[in-house]
Amino acid sequence: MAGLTAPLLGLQKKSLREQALSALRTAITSGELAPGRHLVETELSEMLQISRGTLREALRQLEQEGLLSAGPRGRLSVRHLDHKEIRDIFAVRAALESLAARTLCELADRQHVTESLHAAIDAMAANAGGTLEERIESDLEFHRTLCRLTGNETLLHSWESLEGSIRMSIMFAGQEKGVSNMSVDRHRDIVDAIDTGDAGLTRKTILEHMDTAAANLVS
Amino acid sequence: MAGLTAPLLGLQKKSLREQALSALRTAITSGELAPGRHLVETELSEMLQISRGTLREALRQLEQEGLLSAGPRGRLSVRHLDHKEIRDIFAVRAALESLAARTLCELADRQHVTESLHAAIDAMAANAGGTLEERIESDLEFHRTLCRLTGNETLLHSWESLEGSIRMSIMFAGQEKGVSNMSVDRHRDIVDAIDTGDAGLTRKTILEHMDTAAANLVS
DNA sequence: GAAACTACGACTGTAAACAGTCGACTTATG
DNA sequence: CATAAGTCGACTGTTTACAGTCGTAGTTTC
Repeated sequence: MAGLTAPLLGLQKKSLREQALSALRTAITSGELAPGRHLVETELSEMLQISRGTLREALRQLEQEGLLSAGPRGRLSVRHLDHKEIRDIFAVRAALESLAARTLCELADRQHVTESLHAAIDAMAANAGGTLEERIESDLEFHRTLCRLTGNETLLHSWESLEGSIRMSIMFAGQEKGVSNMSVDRHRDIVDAIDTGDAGLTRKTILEHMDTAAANLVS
Repeated sequence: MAGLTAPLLGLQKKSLREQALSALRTAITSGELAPGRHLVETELSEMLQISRGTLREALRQLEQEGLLSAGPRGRLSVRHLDHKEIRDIFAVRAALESLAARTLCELADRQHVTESLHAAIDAMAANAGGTLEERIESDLEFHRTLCRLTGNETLLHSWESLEGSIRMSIMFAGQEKGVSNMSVDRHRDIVDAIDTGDAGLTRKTILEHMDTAAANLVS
C-alpha cells in the first residue's frame, strides 16, 4: 500500500526558495551570469517568476557562499575571482580535504569507505569521455564523498559552502587548463593512500593534488 | 570639510537585518535561546520589532552558520550539539587554523604579523581577570586574528562561519571546563612557534591546542 | 558655458496581507 | 468506548504594496 503514492522517497517538492537557489547557482557557475555582473532583484524575480522576498532569501545564501559580493547600498554582483583568490580558495579546500583524508585513515571501518571511494572513481572513469561539465561533476562528487564519508557533518557543510567558489574557480580559469588534474589516476592515488592508512602520506597526496589543481587553474 | 559629518568611517548604520542577525546570534550563543528551543517567526519578529520578511533573511544566515537546525516543514530550532559534534567542529577549526599558522610561517613580512599577534595576546592578558564572556571574547579574537593576518579572505570567512558553532560549543559544555585552555601562555606558545617560522612545529602546536580544547569541552 | 539646483527614475529596505498545510481538539457514529 | 470525520488554530511559504535613497538628466542662473 505504502509507496503507491510514490513521490515521497526523500524527494519532497522543493520550495521556491530552494529552486531559485539551485537555478541561480547553476546560472553563476555555468557563466550564464558572468562575474562582475550586477544583479537587480526586480529583474531576477521576474526571470525566475518568484517574488522579491523569496528571491532575497536565496540571495543571502549565495552571498554567504561567496558567489555574490555586496557593493554599496546592498547592490549585489557576481563575484569576480582573481588568481590570488583562487589560490586561497584551494588552500582552504586542501585544508578541509586533508582533514577528511586523515580522518578516513584513522577510521575503524575502512571497508565501507574503500568501497564508496572506488565506486566514485568508477563513476569518474565512466564519465572520462563525457562533456567537461560531466567530468567536473564527477570530480567534485568524488571530493564531496571524501568529506561525507568522514561522518563529520561540519566538515561536509564547510566543504559544500566552498563548492560554489570551487566551481567558479574552475569556470573562471577557462576550460582549457583545469582539465588535466581531473584524470582518474590522480584520484586513485588518493584512494590508495587512504587504503594504506598512512595519514602522513595521505595528507601529502591531497596537498599535492590541490597544489597542482590550483597551479593549473592560475597557470 | 570632509569628515565633519563624521559617522562614515566604516561604521555605516546597519540594516535591520544585520541588527537582527547580531541580536539573534548573541541570544543563542549566550544561552538566552536554549538549544532545542523552537523558534516561531511571528514571535521573534514581534520581539525584535521587525517584519517577518526581514527576519527570515537573518534566519537563513543563522541556519547556514549552523546555529539553527531545520525540522519538518521548515520549523527552526536552536541547534543542539552533542559531544561528537563538538569534536567535529573543533577538528574543522583545527584544520583551518592550522592552515592559517602555516601560511603565516611562510609569509614574507612577518614583522607586522608578530606585532599584531602580540597585541592580541596582550589584550588577553589584560582580560585575564575579567568575566568569562570577556575572556572568551579575547580568546576568539586571537584566533580570528590568526586567520585574518593570512590575508586569505576565504579562510577568514570560513572560520567566521564556524565561529557561532564554536561559541555554542563553549557555551554548551558548561562554563566550568572550557576555561582552562584560554590561558595566555598556551597562546603565547602558538605565537612563538610562528615566530620560529617552523611550519611543522607550528602546525603541531595548533593541533595540540585544539585537541586539548575539544577534550576539555567534552570532558 | 560651467556650476548649482531640481525632478524624475531605478533600486533596495521594510512592512503588511494572503494562502496553504499540518496537528490538535472536538464531535458524531458504530 | 473506540474510531472516523470535521473544525479550528498555529505556522510557514509567498506575494504585494509602500518608503527611502541615491544617481542622473535636464534646467536654471550667473
